Amino acid sequence: MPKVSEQYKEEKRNAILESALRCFGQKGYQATIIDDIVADSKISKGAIYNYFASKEEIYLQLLQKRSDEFFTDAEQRFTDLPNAMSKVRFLFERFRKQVLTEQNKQATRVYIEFWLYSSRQEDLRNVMEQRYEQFISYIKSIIEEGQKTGEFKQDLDSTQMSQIFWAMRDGSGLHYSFLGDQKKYEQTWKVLEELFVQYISERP
Amino acid sequence: MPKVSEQYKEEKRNAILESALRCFGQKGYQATIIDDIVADSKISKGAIYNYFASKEEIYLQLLQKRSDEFFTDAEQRFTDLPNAMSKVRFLFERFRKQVLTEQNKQATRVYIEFWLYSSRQEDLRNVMEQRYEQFISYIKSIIEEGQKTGEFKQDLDSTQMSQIFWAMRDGSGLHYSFLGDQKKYEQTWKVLEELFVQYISERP
Amino acid sequence: MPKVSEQYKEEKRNAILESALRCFGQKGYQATIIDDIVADSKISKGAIYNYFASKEEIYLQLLQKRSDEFFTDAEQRFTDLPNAMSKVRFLFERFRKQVLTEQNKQATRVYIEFWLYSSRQEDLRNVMEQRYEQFISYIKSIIEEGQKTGEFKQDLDSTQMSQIFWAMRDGSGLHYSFLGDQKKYEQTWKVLEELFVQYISERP
Amino acid sequence: MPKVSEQYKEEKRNAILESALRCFGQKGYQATIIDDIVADSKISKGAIYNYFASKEEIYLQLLQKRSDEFFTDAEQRFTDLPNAMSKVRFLFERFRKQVLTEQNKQATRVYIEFWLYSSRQEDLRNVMEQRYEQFISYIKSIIEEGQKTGEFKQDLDSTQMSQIFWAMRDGSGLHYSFLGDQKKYEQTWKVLEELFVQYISERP
DNA sequence: TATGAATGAGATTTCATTCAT
DNA sequence: CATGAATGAAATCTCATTCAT
Repeated sequence: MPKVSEQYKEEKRNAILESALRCFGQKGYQATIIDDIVADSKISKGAIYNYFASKEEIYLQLLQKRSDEFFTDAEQRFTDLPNAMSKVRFLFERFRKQVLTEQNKQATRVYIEFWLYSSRQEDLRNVMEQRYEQFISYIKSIIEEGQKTGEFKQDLDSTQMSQIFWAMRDGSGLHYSFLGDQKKYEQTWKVLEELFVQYISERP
Repeated sequence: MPKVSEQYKEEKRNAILESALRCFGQKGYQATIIDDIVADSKISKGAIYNYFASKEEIYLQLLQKRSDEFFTDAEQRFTDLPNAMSKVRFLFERFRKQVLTEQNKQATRVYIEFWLYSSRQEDLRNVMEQRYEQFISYIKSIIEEGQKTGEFKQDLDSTQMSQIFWAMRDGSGLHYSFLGDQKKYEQTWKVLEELFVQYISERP
Repeated sequence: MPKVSEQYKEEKRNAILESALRCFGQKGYQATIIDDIVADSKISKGAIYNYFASKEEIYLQLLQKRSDEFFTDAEQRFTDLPNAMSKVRFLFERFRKQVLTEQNKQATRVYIEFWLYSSRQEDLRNVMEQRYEQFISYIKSIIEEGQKTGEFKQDLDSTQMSQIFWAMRDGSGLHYSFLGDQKKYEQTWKVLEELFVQYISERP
Repeated sequence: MPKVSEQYKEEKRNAILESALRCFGQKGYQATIIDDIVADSKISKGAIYNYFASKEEIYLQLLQKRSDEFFTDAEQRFTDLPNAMSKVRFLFERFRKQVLTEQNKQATRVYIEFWLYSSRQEDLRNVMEQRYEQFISYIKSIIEEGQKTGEFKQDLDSTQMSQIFWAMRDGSGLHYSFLGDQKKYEQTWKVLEELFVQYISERP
């Protein structure tokens, strides 16, 4: 029987993950040492290992948590959007309006780094493939919804359009996590939106 | 063995760089240890350090060499293309036709990893900024050429379109270096091409 | 084992320094490898680096500690000596009575090696200059005391006499750390004492 | 039958030794790498190993050469000195007048470093003991000459006085190779001379 | 003989993980 | 549960020496 509450444990886990995100974002996964997380979180090394089995597990859970959050959040926001197009537009707006804080840039880097990392670890390919699949089907279903309602062209490959969306998002995320120019970032997303929407829209 | 020709040394350097590319591609920059390069190249550790001052320098020179090659190659191929649109189409074709060999996927990963790496190393930001600038102005000038000839819309921001091109390229590069499905890769590039060309083209 | 007392840590530090002194004395600073200290102290490599940032820092702190000890010790012993001459005699006696144990010979070598080492390291010159200054002024003040009381000649340059004392000490230290003949060592110090005392004494 | 003259080889050997002295003086024996000597002497690494079997051998021969030079030189200069006292005075003058050039300071450091080095290498103790013996007997014989002629006190231990001379010389050499103040150096030697001469002289 | 590229054992330092307290 | 000192395998880089040319 545990001496501390579940909630206490959850908070500690989260504190560790938040510190880890900062550290991984700042220095990269490999370059981050456990002592960085100790210093940032003020939680002792031993305690960290009580909550996570290894540095890699922290990394994995961090990614899991973030994509869970994305979907939870996205789900909520979509409830009262009337049609597919407004959902697409909402998505672009969402990324466009993201502020290029150090934190956000770091989170992007962590996320992209994880692509590379998992490309190379046989045992992580699965994890990553599933996550990718989730992201893909998310937009895919919006596209298909739009096709059903006649908002979007009938002959689009919905999977492909979804892939393209995420490729654009990751490509510009990568560049702007480096460049960090907020204004240009927003303009770029404006153009991406036009580009994308123009392409999928059924012409009158 | 001393007093070897410049050519001999050049070959050795290249052999090391090629091994390094393989290793960095397979395991990532940080995870690659010098002994991996030793094993792959069959060149002794000491010899490697005769040619490069550090592991980081190998990394830098590798990137330098690859982007040099890109521009040299691109320059040559463009000589007999008649107009801006054919150049743009050619560029898309070029990336579309790239074969997703292990080598190419690795090269892409190394390249993207370098973005992350240089984001974090103050002294590399410059190197990377310049390289990015080079890539940007390369397409920017094609866009502007097309605007002069009336092939492309007049109100495009050429820099932005160039950024978008490279964002798409890096985003899809990242994903397909992981997914590795050649057929889908080509289809994606076909759609990207339509998307992009449609957007920049002057309507009749 | 954590949350150990300050005393525990202090003891560990001292154990490392003592081992280092033995090793540096036996093989010299440069020739001593960390594994020598590990073997001698039975403290793991990692633990040593928990206490000292580098091999050089061990060296520095070792020297610091030894000269601190000299002054602390010297201060105490002088408290009840009635005049300058007895202090000078006491100093000579102190060095004369030093036993040429392996440990003492090694300590002398380490000390002299440090002169050479710091001569060559711009950033250590300061450290060494200060230490030298401390040793010089220590005897200088005794000489001046004797001049005030009329025990010693008035026209001595007290700094110079102090320099000469330490030159004699280091020169004979160097030689006897090599020769190691206790009896001759004592006789030499007897003569040095006569030489020195005769020179500084005010003739009646 | 060799293809080059003995003289050529001798010159090469000397060039290497001179470079080695500079390098060992500047950086110390251990810290000097063969490439330093290559750079300084502009003689190739292979060639150096044609003339000397190892870095240590260069060190040894360097010391041998320097002490040979000392004795050869000393012998010559003494030929027309009339008595023991003038020889003693000449010796002090010789050291006093030495200019504290970088080269001389370096040579002193190399020499002292060699004391330490040989203290620790069983196989070098012999070499060093013999060299020491040579230096000792050199002054010892002058003292004894002076005792015979009645210039010096009869009850001096000539060996000991010689030891003291060299201890003073090495001690002040060590310090001034670090301090490098020419004027003070000369004053110190003036006092050392008085100290020493006063002590050994027969009182009228 | 001269050259200098190649070798690889070995040195310093790091850091994920463990575990005694 | 928390702590943080201890561990030691492993990584980077060095450099005396060799030897093919």
